[in-house]
Amino acid sequence: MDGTEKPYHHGDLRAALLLAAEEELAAKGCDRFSLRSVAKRAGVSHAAPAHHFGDASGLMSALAAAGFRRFLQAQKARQAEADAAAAEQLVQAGLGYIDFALAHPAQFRLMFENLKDNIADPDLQASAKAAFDHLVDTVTAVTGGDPETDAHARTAVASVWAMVHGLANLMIGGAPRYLTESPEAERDRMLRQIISGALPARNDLSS
Amino acid sequence: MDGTEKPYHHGDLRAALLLAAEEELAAKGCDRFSLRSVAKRAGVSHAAPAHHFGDASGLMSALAAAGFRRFLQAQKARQAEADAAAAEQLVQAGLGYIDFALAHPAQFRLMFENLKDNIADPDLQASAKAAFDHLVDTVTAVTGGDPETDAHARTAVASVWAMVHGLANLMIGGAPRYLTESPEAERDRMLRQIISGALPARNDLSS
DNA sequence: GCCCTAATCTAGACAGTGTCAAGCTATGAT
DNA sequence: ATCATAGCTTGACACTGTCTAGATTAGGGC
Repeated sequence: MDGTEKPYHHGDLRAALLLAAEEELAAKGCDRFSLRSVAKRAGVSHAAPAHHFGDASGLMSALAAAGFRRFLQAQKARQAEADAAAAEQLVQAGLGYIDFALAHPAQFRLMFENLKDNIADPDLQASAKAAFDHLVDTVTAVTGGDPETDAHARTAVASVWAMVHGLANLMIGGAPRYLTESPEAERDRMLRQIISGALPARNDLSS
Repeated sequence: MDGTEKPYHHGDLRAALLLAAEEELAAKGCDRFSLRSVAKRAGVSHAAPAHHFGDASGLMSALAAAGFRRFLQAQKARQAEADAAAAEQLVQAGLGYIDFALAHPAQFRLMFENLKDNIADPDLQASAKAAFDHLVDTVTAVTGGDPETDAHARTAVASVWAMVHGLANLMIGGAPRYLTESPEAERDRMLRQIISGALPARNDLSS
């Protein structure tokens, strides 16, 4: 009766579980992630998550969906405090893309790896599409053209996306010491140069 | 006594386990991979793998090491049956890079994700370094310069690697339908254009 | 007010997992 | 021929995700 005893009903367990799951993911990584451990973090029984997320992959989907929203935020945050020129906005979006991957590597991986299986979740589908659409818009603001109909615009989107996604993956994968071991100033300069160079020249199409 | 009874000692269980593990990985993916299931595939008891690979991550390391060797082979295979010009060789190596990722997506992921943890395995370290060195050589054959000392060469390596790695990851991740849903002819043309456009122009450095 | 349906959470059980310890079997050197 | 050693099996343990049944509470209709 001291008032600190926890009630039978949590109140907002769904949000608490998502938070706990995020911690678990960051702490143990994607493979050693444990549903029971998440429940323990949230202070509930091991079967509690099932009621809110169905099964483990349901929780993963929700985590990935939340990830895509913050992912988009990270890009917009960089863009907001930069020059409004379309080319610069594109570079900043790319840097935000990488920011998120470095800050939440496990969640980043989760978002793109299990995307195929969990595409059933409409919330995940929507938040992933929002992030993708933003990328398309940012690219076409520079190149012009509609990716649906224009092959050059389509190539430009694929090119920029692949470059930024590759940089992000390599930097969290630990493969290239060129990128991670350089002093920060040179690293950023290199990233900016690489990203801005990813757009294919218009006349390349004729080849 | 019909001669088909299996002997107590397998003969070359290590190789058989690696083969079984490869099948398991391709069939169930990286997350649902089971050590006991691998042992069952090879027709041995569940504790047999431990004697050859220590624990599960030891088997993973060996699988990743074997993957890097075939990964390098895939690149060289493309290069062997193409024009010898340095730029063309680079494009072909990139296409081989992607070939491997598409043919063995789970193994490809395994190779780059758990690379940091399992870097202790000297065999894995060596085979990964061999693949990386080949990439560096192929790039510098076009750009010239030594990545260790020349910033431009370093940027070129990072740029091409990130682009090809990003393409491979996106194509097996299912994210961009631009790349996977295009007709094969256009897809290849797009890939060639994107990869060959990844090299930064020399004068970009001055900016 | 009160009751009752539905939502929320717990507790227990089950098969399956990785890893460890102990024992059985074959091999090769002496 | 013997014996240490490598190769493999068996059994156990703690842990995992998921299913079931039951306990607890919230909220709406009377």
